[in-house]
Amino acid sequence: MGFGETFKALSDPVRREILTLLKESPLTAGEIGKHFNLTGATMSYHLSTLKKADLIAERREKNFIYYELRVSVLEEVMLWLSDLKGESKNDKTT
Amino acid sequence: MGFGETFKALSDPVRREILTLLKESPLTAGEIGKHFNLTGATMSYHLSTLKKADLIAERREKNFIYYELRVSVLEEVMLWLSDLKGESKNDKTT
DNA sequence: AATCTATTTAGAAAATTTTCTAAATAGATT
DNA sequence: AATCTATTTAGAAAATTTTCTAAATAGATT
Repeated sequence: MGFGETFKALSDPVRREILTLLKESPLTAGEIGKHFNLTGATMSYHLSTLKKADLIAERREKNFIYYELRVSVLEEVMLWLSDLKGESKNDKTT
Repeated sequence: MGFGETFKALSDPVRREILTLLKESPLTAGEIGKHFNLTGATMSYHLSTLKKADLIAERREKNFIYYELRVSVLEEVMLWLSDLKGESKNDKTT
């Protein structure tokens, strides 16, 4: 909660790429890791960062942990950005 | 150019607050600085970070430098986020 | 031209983030 | 129950970011 956490999560290229991968379909931590030249521990760190920011959700199944994209926070961020752009479109004050 | 730079710029609370201030109207570096408990040098660093990310523009006038919000990059970011949310609204593939 | 005023640049210290290796956990398979 | 497989946690090193002080720049005023 809080835009700081969200923007910080989005500010790393690895994490943005993870989100892009998850856009297609949920993947396990291992499958996500294959796309990067990083250790499992590092991947785990990035996944937990994204999870803390509520940008992904996890689902445990068998031996695996599936991660999937969560879009609700993206919407909140878009609202924040939209508000910053402000009065440009629905200008009620003019 | 590049979302990394933009999200990184947006990930700092001081810089988000600067953008919120500039939403109302352009301000000089000094006026912006008054809102924070930071040295001028630090403010300058944040302003240059925002400028590199193209989130603000500067205009020199008399002894002052006015900074103002630039919204075009915000729109690009919103498009990126919107794309990530993806196929939810205009779902042509289903 | 000397000085003042607003702001930036340089360089260093402190704080935070990213990465790694090694070990731990925990469920699945034998 | 022993072992294997997928993933995380702990702790340290390296990289990056944020902040500061001191000095520099550059236009405005005297």
